[in-house]
Parts: sequence; structure tokens; C-alpha cells
Amino acid sequence: MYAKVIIEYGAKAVDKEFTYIVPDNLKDKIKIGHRVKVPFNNKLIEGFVLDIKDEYGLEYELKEIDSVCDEKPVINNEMLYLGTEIQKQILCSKIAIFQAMLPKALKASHNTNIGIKKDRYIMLNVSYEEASNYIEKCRFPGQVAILEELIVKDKLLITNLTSSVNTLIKNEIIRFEYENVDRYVSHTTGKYKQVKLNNMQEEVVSAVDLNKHDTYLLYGVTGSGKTEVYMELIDKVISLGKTAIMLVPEISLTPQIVDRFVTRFGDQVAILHSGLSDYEKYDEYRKIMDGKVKIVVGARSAIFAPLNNIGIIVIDEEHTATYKQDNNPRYHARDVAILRGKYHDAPVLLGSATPSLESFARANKGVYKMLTLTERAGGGHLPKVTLIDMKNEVKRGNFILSKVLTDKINEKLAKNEQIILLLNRRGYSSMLTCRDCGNVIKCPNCDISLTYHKSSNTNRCHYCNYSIHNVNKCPVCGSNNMKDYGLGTEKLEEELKKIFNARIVRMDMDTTSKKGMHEQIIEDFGNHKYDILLGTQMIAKGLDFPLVTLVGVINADMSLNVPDFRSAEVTFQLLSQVSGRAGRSELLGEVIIQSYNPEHYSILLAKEHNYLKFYQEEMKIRKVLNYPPYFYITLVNITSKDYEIGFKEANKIGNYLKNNLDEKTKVLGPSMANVFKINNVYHYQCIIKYKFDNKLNMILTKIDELYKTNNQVDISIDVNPIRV
DNA sequence: AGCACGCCGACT
DNA sequence: GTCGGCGTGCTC
Repeated sequence: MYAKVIIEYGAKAVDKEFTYIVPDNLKDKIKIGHRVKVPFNNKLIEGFVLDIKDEYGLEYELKEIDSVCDEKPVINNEMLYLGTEIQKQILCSKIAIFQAMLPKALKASHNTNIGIKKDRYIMLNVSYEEASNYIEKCRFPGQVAILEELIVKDKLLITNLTSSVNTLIKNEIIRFEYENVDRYVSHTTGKYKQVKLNNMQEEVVSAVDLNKHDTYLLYGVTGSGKTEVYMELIDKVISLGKTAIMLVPEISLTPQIVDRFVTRFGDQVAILHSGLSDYEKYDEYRKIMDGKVKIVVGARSAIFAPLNNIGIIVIDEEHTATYKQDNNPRYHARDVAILRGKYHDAPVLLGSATPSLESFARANKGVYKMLTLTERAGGGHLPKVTLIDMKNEVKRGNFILSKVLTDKINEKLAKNEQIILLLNRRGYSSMLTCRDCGNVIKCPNCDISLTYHKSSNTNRCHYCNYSIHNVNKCPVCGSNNMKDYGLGTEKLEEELKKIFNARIVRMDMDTTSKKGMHEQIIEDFGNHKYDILLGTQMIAKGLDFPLVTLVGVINADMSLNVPDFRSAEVTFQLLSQVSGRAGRSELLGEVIIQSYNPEHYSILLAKEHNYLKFYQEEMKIRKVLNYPPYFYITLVNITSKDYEIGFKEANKIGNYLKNNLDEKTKVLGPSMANVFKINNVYHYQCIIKYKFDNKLNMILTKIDELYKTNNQVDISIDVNPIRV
């Protein structure tokens, strides 16, 4: 009996199946999908069994599988199917896609001995009498304390070894006991107030056929009650004896949405998010594997949750970029959802107030089924949006806050209402320049200017995390005349504190890096411990605070100036999302958008809450420029530490693509990527645009194979990239 | 990624 | 004559 095993070795060149002999003692223990330890290159490493065969043409001597890591396979049949399918589509490494499906505790690892972590306890190894005798003779208080506790409790959790424990073990007074960690966190059902769905919501719910696969796009304005629709559908699915996956962007995995699911569905829900420790994630995962829960709520990777008998998959805020993983394996949760939907013959529901152009176009064509919610559920009104042309404000000396926004903030503060301010750049200022010679302080490793962070008094690179202490002197000409340009959240916070007598809290990557801070800030703001919440785009999604009546966007152009074909779409979505934070209760909401390009269609149409018009405008541009949804895009990234070698190989690849792909396929480049140098690695790219090209996958696979063993250049392929 | 094998320069 | 430089290639 032989097993095909893929291994975790951290090298592209060995990303293939290796054959091992299944020794007799493991024959009835090993199944496809098991995690195993195998000898490889004189080491024991872990891998996954992908196939088992009785015969194998013996070309050379094979080695034996060393051992099986877990009782049950960690990859089930469906996962095996998903993994192979996705791997082929996105051309990632074979092992990576399986690793991505599993919680850390179950991933294959190249450090042996990881396996499943067990809790370590100590127990008495002797009778109570003997223990008491030992205590009397013992003159070490540490040991006495442990024994006394053990007499009462009979078992103690040991996280780190103390000398007392060691001595007691040595004297065989106590012994270790290892137990599988089994601390399922129980989500207790709260008092769920059944919300009566309005007619539009009812219509949407009944339009979804739960008995067969179809992909639906639910286009519903902010506050139209999409979440209630999701929950109602999931409730129905559960009563049919099936299960459900609910995906949300990581950032809205706040207590807010989690609470709603937990209060309604209680113990039937498992929640997977990055705030959990590895053990906690594993616990939630096991609940799913063991069939103890019926609903999984989570971010991107929760799409792989090993539920059986799935009855519906919901993706909220489907346009969100976080559903696409931006490193290997670059899968899109939406694509996986549809694969799984087909596998289980279950509907997939994509929901958004600002659907991605791709999804909306598909719904228009009838590939997806279109469902709409055009009104706010609670009867609340969409907020009134005012555009401020910052070009005029600057002339009056208002560089950060316009007169109108300042007045409005004061007005709301006086009424004891809350304010959200969006500024999509963290740090203090965006760059530091010498006024005498014009030198910009740049990262030595990347083609990017350093961002000044006042709190730590450092200039940091947001790409490679390089940081230097604040520069007072120009390193080129020695002048002391340094000036910072641009505005970040730190500086805005400082400015706000100067102007307003208010309680202000900032939420960005710098203030939320500590675990739990994100939730804390949201909770505190929700409890009105603060008047103003300012932050980067992480404040734009999913938050629901009834007291927020004003949303200000400090610089709406920030995402517009990104050189990417989606920048208008992203800007429109961001402005619409953040506007939707205002006026979610009976209080009327207002939005003020400051911009240097207030005449840009993405900003104008966001002001008018006119998604359909935006869609039409943007589609025209995409059509002319051959961008998605009219054309597919695949990116071939060529990276090298050597400028010349990178250039040479990128050209070779560019030519190969041009000569071998379909005539109608357009190959652009190779060109230098937007940020050419990152961490001293040069980034070249070829952009492939196509409608249909049945050679593409094969050609890309070939290139990928060819460069697997090249250690001077690295190839990575990004099918349907988020950014170009 | 590691690690062994392999073919050419400066040393006890 | 040998130690060792890291280029090339293999790992079931």
C-alpha cells in the first residue's frame, strides 16, 4: 500500500506529491486526508495524504510513512475537491491551499512535534495520606502549596514548570496528565427580539430557492435590513436540518454583528475571527468538525469551514477587497462559495449596498439572480450629503477642516450627538521634505516615502516596516529646514483636540494593534464614552451607532489618487459605506465630504446615493479601457533581488506570453510594478487581459513549473487581482 | 529551503 | 598534496 503525500517544506521546488510506503501497522489507520509525519531529506516533516494506492511502479526505493498525526483525517472529501479545483484555477502551490483551509493547530508543519496541543495537568501520584506525610516533612512552601491544592482539587493546570513542580515530579509525588483541550466556549442565547420583516424583506426571503444552487446578488441600500434577511434565511435553512456559512469582512466581525447572531442562534453558532487565539480558533473549528454547530460566522477563511449539508452561504459586503487573499494562495472567498454552493446544491447570497461591478454586471446579465432592497428598514432616511471643495478652503487658510465641517461638529457636540470622521491614512504626515534641497525622506529598502509617526517619533515605511528616529536634519544637504506634508490620523487627532472640547478616540492600525482594542474602542464609542471617533477605513463598515448624526470625510481624494483601475469604484464604495454610518435611527444624519476633486463622478454620485448611475458611468470606462468586468485580468509578478536579472527574465516571460497566448488576448508589459522596489526586491509585472483564452491556464502552469527551481527570480500569478 | 556533491584557488 | 569556496541539483 502506497500513499501520495504533499509536504510542508517551505520550498516551491518540492511542492508536488511524493510517494511513501504505508507500513503494515498503519494500514488501517491511514485514510486520504490524514496528516502524517514522513521522512524527507533526512528530516521528519509533516504532510497530507492526498491519495492511497495498492500498486506503484517501483522506480526507486521508497521510504515509509513514519506516523499519523491525528485520529481522523483533517481534510475531508469536499475539501480535497475544493483544494484541487482552486489550486488549478489560481495556480497556487499545492500545499498552500490546504494549509489555508485549516486552523493553525491542524496545519502541516515542518517543526515536528507540534501536533495538537494538549493541556498539561498535575495530579497526585500517591495516596492522600502519603501526600500529607510529605507535606509535614517538606520545608519548601512552594511544594506544600501545590500539594495542599491538589488534595482539594485533585488536578491542576500547569502552564509553565516551576522548580517545585519539578521536584515533586522527581520524587514521584505527583505526575503529569495530558488532556485534549476541551473548552468549548458556550454562546448563550440572549433575549432575541424577533424583528418583523417588512414586505420588501419578505419578498427577498421568499425569492431565494433554498433547494437548489443559484447565486443571488442582494443589492440593498445601507440600513435596508440586509442582516435580518440573512438571519431569516439561515433560520429557514436550519429548520430544514441543514447548515449555513455567513461571511463578513474581518472588520465588521465586531461584537455588533456577532451579538446579533449569538442572541438569535446561541449555541448553534461558531465564530471564527482573527481576535481568537490559535487554541480558541481550534476549539471553534472542532465544534464545526464534530457537527456541534450549524452556523459558521467568520471572515474570508471561514468559507472553508468543514460543515456538512450546507443549505446556504451568505457573503455580506460582497464587494469588499478582504474576501480576496492578497498572498499565496490568492483565492477569492466568493469563488470558493460558489464552488461549495454547487457541491451542496445550495444557494449563495451576495449582499451589498455597493456591489462590485463584476457582481452587478453578472446579475444584470442573469448569471446571478438580482434581489433588491431600495428603502431603509426602520423608515430612516439616507443622510444628506454636502460636498466641500477644499481648493476654496485652502485659500481661506483651512487646510484640514473646512468652515462648514467645524461648525457642524460644534453643533452636534452641543446637542450631545456623536460624530465619525474618516481619514484614510494612518500616521502623522505622509512625508518629510527638505525645504532647501527638495529631498524627500524615503525608505532605503522600498520605493516609498516614509510616514512620520509622532507618538513614537519615528519615520516608518508602511511596506517593510523600516523605521528611523525623527529626522531634524536633511541627510542630503544638512539643512534644518524640514517640513512635513500630508495629513494622517495622528495629526488630525492632535488638531481636533486643539479645536474642540470633546472626548476623541482614534481607530487605526496603530491604535488597534493590541488584541481586543478594536472591540474596546467600538464598545466605548457605542456607550458614548467618546463624542468623536476618527479613523481609517476600518471605521467605515458595518458599524451601527444610533447617536451618530454626522459623518465627515476629511480627504475623499485619497483613494481616488491610487493608480489602479478600481480607484473610482473603491472611492465610491468607501464614501457610500461611511455615509451609511450616519442617521441610522430616527435622528437625521448628515455627511460632509471634503475633497479637492468634488466634481469627480465617484464623489458626486456618492453624494447623491446613486449607485446605478455610478455603475453605468464606470462601466463605460471599463469597456473603453478593456478592464473587468468586460475583460478578465491575470497578473504575472516577477520579482528578483537583482535589477538586471529581474528585467531579463521578465522580458523573457513577457515575450513567451505574447507568442503563445490567444491572438485576442492582450499582454501588457513587462513593466515595473507601482511600487517597484519593496524590501530590496524589484517587482516587475505582466498584465494579461482576456475574455476567453483556453491556453492561458496551461501556459501559466508551464511558466510556473519552469521557474520553480529558479532561485534568482520568483514568479507569482494572481488571477483576477484586486489591485493592478 | 537545506544539504550533499563537485570542481578550482591559497595554505599547513 | 589538502581545506574550503559556494554553484548545481536533489529531496519519495
